[in-house]
Amino acid sequence: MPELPEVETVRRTLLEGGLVGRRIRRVSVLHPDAVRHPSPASFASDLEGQAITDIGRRGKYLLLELEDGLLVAHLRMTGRLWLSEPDAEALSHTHVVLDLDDGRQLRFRDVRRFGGFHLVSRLDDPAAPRGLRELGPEPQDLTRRELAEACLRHPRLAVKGLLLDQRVVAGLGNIYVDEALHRARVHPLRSCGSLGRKELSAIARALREVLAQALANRGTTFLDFRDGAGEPGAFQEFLRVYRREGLPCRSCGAPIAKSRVAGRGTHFCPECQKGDGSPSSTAPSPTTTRSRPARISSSSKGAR
DNA sequence: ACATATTCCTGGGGGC
DNA sequence: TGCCCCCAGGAATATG
Repeated sequence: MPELPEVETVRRTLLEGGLVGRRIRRVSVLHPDAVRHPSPASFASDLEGQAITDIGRRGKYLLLELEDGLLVAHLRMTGRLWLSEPDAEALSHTHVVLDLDDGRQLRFRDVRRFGGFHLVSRLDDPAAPRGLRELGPEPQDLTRRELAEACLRHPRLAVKGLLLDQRVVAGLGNIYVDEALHRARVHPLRSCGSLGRKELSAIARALREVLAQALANRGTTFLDFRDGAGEPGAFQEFLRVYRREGLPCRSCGAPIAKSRVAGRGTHFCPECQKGDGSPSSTAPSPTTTRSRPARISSSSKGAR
């Protein structure tokens, strides 16, 4: 599932593949759901004839800059965007194909059809996805202070839920939140209000480190992720907790646990990430809140 | 206003 | 072998 390192890898491989400077000759919308704005017909006619002038990224959004406008792509869970030879096999679930002026094609495929395109005039176009306009800072730019302020706004939220909120910090998903919290030795259920300065610093640092390592390995591929050249990533080999339930922690050997936090499957080491609410060794703020378990799944009503 | 649940979607895996 | 059900989850939307 493409998160920041995967989307950035797609961006870089599309750049390396020479997408910038190419002109779009023809647009085929094979499944209208993939085009979120404007209508598929306008999408095609507005795109045709335009050159791609640059490729950017914000959070998990890929930004194809055009001579006149901006093509915003989001891959969500299973989306793929890659440069293809025109005679390459037509994979099922291919929803959009852009024919380029060098004979190649930019293809978009998405089995689950969660992903798609917005064609807008610019980043702050009201027609751009709201999520893009409300995006928080990139993880590389996230300071401890910003994290602390977000914690102040959501003191009772589990820290995992905070990090998944794209308005707080952009580009994180389930894999890298679990990985970063393990590196920071913070339990995913810890309430934001209970986190001390050192823990917030550790989280911000762990985010930078794990994302840099994932990017160096061209992202994580379990099944679906492929880069802009159709190649899988390799970071799955280096994951410490994600999808490692029952396997030994790479730090201490204890079996990795799995539970559900903020509605997501959540992996952590019960030894390295102690305390689902209580201040552990490092918390410098001595008193304040007594350990509060910050239970997330308190379905008080008849849910289910 | 806030936090959580539901919804979208399909392939894969477990159970039988 | 095949069917059924559940699960994966980003982010918009609904609900409490």
